[in-house]
Amino acid sequence: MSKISKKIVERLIIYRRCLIRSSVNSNNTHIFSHQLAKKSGASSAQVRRDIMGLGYSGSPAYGYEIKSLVDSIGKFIDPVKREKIAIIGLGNLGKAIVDYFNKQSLEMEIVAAFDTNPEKVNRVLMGCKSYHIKEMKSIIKEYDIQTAILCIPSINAQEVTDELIESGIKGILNYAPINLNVPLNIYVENLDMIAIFEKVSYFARKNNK
Amino acid sequence: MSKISKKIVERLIIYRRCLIRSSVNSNNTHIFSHQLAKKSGASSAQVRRDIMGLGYSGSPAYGYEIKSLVDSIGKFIDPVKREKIAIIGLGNLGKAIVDYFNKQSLEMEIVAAFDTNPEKVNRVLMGCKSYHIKEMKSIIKEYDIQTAILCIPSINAQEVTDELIESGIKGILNYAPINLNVPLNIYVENLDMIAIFEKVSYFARKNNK
DNA sequence: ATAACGTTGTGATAAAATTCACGAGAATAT
DNA sequence: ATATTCTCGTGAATTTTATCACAACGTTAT
Repeated sequence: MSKISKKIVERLIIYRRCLIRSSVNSNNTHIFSHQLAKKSGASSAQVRRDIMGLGYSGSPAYGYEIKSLVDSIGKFIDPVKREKIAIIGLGNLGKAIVDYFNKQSLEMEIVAAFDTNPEKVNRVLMGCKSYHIKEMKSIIKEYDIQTAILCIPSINAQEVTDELIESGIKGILNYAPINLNVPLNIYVENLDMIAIFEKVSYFARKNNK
Repeated sequence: MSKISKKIVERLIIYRRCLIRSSVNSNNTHIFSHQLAKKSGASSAQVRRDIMGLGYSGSPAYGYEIKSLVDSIGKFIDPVKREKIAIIGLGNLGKAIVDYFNKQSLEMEIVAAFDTNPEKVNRVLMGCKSYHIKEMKSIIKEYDIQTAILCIPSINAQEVTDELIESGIKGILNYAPINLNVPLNIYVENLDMIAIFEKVSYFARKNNK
């Protein structure tokens, strides 16, 4: 299979969101690259290139058939079975993320949460049970969880990451503002909300000069 | 001034975080590019190039002086005065973001929150007062707020964005999973947590084949 | 002194991402 | 029928981003 870069994967995921929304909101069955471009914020050439990478083909007359394109993207992106996710850290942000994810998402679910605070364990929030972090390794193995959301203070992040990897986790979405050291076969995505906001602030000032 | 791209700005922000942490945790006054690279996840050549773009110079003998480099980055990135931020939407995620931002950040503060739910207005959370959204325009103008965090359902996002722009907002951090249509002089950064997680999930599976 | 070392700053190069631009082909209008 | 008007798919060109690699230079060891 030809190489699909990180950037392309990011956009395919966005395209799918747009396509699904579009098919719900209108009764169009087809969409042109320039329309999808507008909805997704990409350029039309980019849309065509990205979709080309999937091996999917549209028709010059009608554009892309929404339903089958969604399926093609899904076949490429989605796991074979429902994604079970662990979250570590049940502070305000952690709880909000559990709520946010489990409220809307269909193909994935946060099934286990871990924290050190005794008051936060052995509860259930939006279908997600919470455990003490000392049970983390066994629960992750038991449920065969592949991905985790890390939502704890930076100071503990590397230590917990090492344990996650020992538990068999392959991908981490890291909200802690610190670079994690992991082996090459583990995928880490850093989501530093403060850093992202600082960027917004910078370009907000920069743009209107 | 030479052009500093979005990617470079992103990394400079991360470098600064690493530098500050590093100067707190150790009593080193200097750092080499390869050390900062390790801490930040960039390559050492990239670190040197990015810092070169600032016009800052290190010494081949001692590397970069941490304090003055932090200042240089700040002079480049930071607003002249403290950044006042508005947030729209006080759901679980919105509240968690207010808490998260205002707890740790020094150079910026979410000072006003807006919601349509009458139960959520006229309260104070972490120094941030909440108002009904119909007061948004006047409050944003009154406080001279330049940037906003958008944390509301997709369905309302474009409409509220238009109002934000009318109010004088120049930058938006958008948590709603939808592409916003804005004029060229407005900067929007989309932060679609579900999309980002889907990417993690994809590469977690992909990497360990 | 001076040789050996390790780093910075930066031209040059390579790689990756994006855009251009056009042939091919289907639908529609005349 | 034929011309016109769209689009898609994609090779080629361009732009952006990242890496390489090395001269210059201060430090340290001898």
